[in-house]
Amino acid sequence: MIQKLTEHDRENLQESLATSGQKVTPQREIVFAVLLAKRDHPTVEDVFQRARESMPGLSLATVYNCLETFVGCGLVRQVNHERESTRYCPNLAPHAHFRDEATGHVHDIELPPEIIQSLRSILPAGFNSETIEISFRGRSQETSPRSTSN
Amino acid sequence: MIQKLTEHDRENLQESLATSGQKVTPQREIVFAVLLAKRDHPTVEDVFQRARESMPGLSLATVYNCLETFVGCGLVRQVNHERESTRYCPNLAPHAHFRDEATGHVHDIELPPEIIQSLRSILPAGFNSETIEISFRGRSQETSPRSTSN
DNA sequence: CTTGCAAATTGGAATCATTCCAACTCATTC
DNA sequence: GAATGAGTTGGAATGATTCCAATTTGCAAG
Repeated sequence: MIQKLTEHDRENLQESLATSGQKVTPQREIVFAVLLAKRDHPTVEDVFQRARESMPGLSLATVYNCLETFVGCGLVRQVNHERESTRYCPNLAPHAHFRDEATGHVHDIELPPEIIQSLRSILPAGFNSETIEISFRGRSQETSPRSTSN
Repeated sequence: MIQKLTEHDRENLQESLATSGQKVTPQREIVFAVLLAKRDHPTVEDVFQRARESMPGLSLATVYNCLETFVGCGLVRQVNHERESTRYCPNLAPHAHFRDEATGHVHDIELPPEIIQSLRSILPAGFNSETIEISFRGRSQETSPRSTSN
């Protein structure tokens, strides 16, 4: 069962939504709380399942709507890994993803600013990128079971 | 209409397939030729359309099969850009992609080895990555119309 | 040559994620 | 308390991809 949002998170939600002229709703609160509760890059379906535990009437369409809204107002980022359903994570710090092919788990990898700098610098003149997405795939020896981090 | 494969490309195809115990077929030749002919990161559907011009009976399923085979034997790489159908390109040199949000075009961006090095170096111990995928998205001032490069 | 076999191809059905849409709810405003 | 509009809902529609069973093909062996 999902925790209620903390004061702080709720404010964050409220403000981010407000800047694009939107309101906090119970559904949005829950979906957001789900994202914050377990940062394992859930699929839409995952979010749907988890959110339903707290709000059985919630519809899949609404989950899609909420997530789209969140992405729109910068609360959440979309992550795509080939062949699979779109994943979302609320980690807004610049980071790469590592997809463990053995387990299917996705880990966040911190991205030092220098790297981002140097990546930007390889773009030819005239190319302005707002977004950089980096994903690794391979295997990790998950000795300690800190499966997905953030 | 698609050119026949050059001697060299055909050999390349034949050898790559051979290493995974597979054969050259007319369909595979055409699909491969299509990829080489216009390196604009075509979707499966694109490839299908283009290949059909030379081989009207070709089926979509076969195009999927061929592409999967090619990816499997390292002839071709898969590129994914959020929300869209999987794209393929035959550029095997390490490179990033730049997706122009205005035009939808995808450009290859060369990746200097140092960058790849430094990227690998940010992976925590125990993470071994076979593949790194980097994509930028943004806008480019395509003054000269060199739309998609490779 | 024929026969037989395995690999490849084919078309259509099935699946899965996502989007669309029209009806409904609910809070707010006049 | 009627009108408005944003948000939600369920189900239908779409689109990419996969699956599958039925051929076809290319060879290899007789």
